[in-house]
Amino acid sequence: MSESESTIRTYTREDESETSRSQRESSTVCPECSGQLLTDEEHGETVCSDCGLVVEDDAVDRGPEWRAFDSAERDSKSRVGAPTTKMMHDKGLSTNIGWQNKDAYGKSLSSRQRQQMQRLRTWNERFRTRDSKERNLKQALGEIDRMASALGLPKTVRETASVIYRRALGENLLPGRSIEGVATAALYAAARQAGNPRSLDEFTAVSRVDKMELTRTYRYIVRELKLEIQPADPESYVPRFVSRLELSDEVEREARKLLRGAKDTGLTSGKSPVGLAAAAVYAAALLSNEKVTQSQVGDVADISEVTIRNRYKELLEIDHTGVFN
DNA sequence: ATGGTTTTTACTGCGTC
DNA sequence: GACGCGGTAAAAACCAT
Repeated sequence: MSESESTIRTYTREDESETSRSQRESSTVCPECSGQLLTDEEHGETVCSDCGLVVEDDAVDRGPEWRAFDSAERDSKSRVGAPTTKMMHDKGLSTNIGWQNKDAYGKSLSSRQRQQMQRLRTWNERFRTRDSKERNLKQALGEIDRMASALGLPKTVRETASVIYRRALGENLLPGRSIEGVATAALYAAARQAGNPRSLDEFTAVSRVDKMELTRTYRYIVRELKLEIQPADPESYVPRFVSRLELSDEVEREARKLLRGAKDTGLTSGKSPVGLAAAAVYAAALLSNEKVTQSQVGDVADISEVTIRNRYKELLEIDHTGVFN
């Protein structure tokens, strides 16, 4: 219910701290007006400081993080280990202690030795399961990072996602679920919690899990971890749609206004936030005399034209009959 | 599992360029 | 004739019970 975000966003936040990023060839100049580009960490956007153009840069660097200038150097820097097997959770890299109390020659062990072996087993098991969680976490965090950068989600979201994942891991929610699935669900939850949501479709585009598993896993961890996540605010989708359709700030403002009006009237409940946002953008473009087709909007929002039609009709009705803005 | 609600799919007619 | 838009009916998806 916080309606406090009444001011139009200004993209002027300076953020020079990102020096560790590999800047191999990223252009830092706006393609429109050749102004300086800035990284808006909070909203996960790269934005021009002059004209406000949002440049969505989905590029992910998949190359090695080191550089080599000759083959000798490449050999010394490349890190490749012994072949591993995927059959074991730890890829066969850990110690195994047999259960039989025999030594290497098949002779039975003395009781003193047996006790000793038992203790070793216990401790080995403890370390190994801790290791497996560590590996699990490492892999999941890698996935979270990969998806977050593909979706242009800011660092803060990745951090909350990893916190959520750690909690899921800690509460043993993983068995029976894929790492990838839980990682995706955690990131989805984090994005929504941060008020920077991406639609399920956007997630399934970059995740290896399908929509059904994602929603199922998401519901599960939300319930088990008692996460409190309010329905996504339609307004949070507006900037990205506007940007992708190359519409003006004027349209963005208008769309937000329409959505607020709709929210006051209460007729937004039960409707998909993405659909509302898409319809608002379309209606706003209409009001501002900027041309977009319903199918274009539907495309970037992953929403059918019919839904846009229905929603935007309602939105405009409210605008006429409702209170003056 | 079921029923109610919302969204999508598919199809149609109309006007315009 | 292709395109954008509006409408409709039926199917599908979603959600709470």
